Amino acid sequence: MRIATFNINGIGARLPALLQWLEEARPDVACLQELKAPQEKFPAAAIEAAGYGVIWHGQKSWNGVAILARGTQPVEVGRGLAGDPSDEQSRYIEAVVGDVVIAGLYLPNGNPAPGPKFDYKLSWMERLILRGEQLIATGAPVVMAGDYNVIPTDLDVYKPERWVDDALFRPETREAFERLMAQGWTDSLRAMYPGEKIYTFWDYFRNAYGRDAGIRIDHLLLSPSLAPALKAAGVDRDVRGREKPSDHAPTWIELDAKKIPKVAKVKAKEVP
DNA sequence: ATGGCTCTGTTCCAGAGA
Repeated sequence: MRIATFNINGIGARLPALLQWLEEARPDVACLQELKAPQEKFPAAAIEAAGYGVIWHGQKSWNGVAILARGTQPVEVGRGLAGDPSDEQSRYIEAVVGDVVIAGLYLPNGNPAPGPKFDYKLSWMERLILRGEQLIATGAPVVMAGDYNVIPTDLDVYKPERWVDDALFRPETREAFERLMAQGWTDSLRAMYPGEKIYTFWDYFRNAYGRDAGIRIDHLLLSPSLAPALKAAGVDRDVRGREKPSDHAPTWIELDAKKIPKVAKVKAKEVP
């Protein structure tokens, strides 16, 4: 089972790029971020024609998240994070696909920091940490995937010293991410490639992609019950080098279907 | 330290992204 996350940076401008990548990579599940499209302008018909069931949470101009599932309809669990009824930004959506719970997220950027946007980022992370705890407590196999806007370590950025004051790399941001990880999540790409330089984002400026001046901010976190199923992981870097690309590249994992726990079985065991 | 690039809205620029 192949699960991917891709910050598409505007699904209107990049639908052809998305469809081409879907056809080539054929992920079973794809989490999309930064749709930048209102709910009614999401190109559901084109995505369904490509063979994918889809749920999405749009918003005018900004943000927006979706979950695509090849050959099946994702069963929505919910959208938005609890804890702030005044939050109207579309950044979180959750669904069940097959035996796996998929949480798709677009964590706030938070720049400039300090400031209200950074405060919003940190409070959003606290709400995500609460949801993470709940998800792990269910014992279900969960993938929490998306654009985290978090550079976890020095290894994940081409020039750490230039990012120390950035909201993606500030100590408060990394500390909150570490507390999330401490719940028991596995950082898939880092688990598969310890010590290696892997980037998922290259900005549009100064030929960042050509110079490989990137950062790793798109993550697929696995719950403890799912971590043993991790078989492979990667970044479709070449997508970033195409015409009119997103500034992110698709990032993916491959799970061994035989090692994905069946929640129903777990429950059956609990009942004598 | 700044600016560099790309997109959206209803545009002849401003704001956001990271």
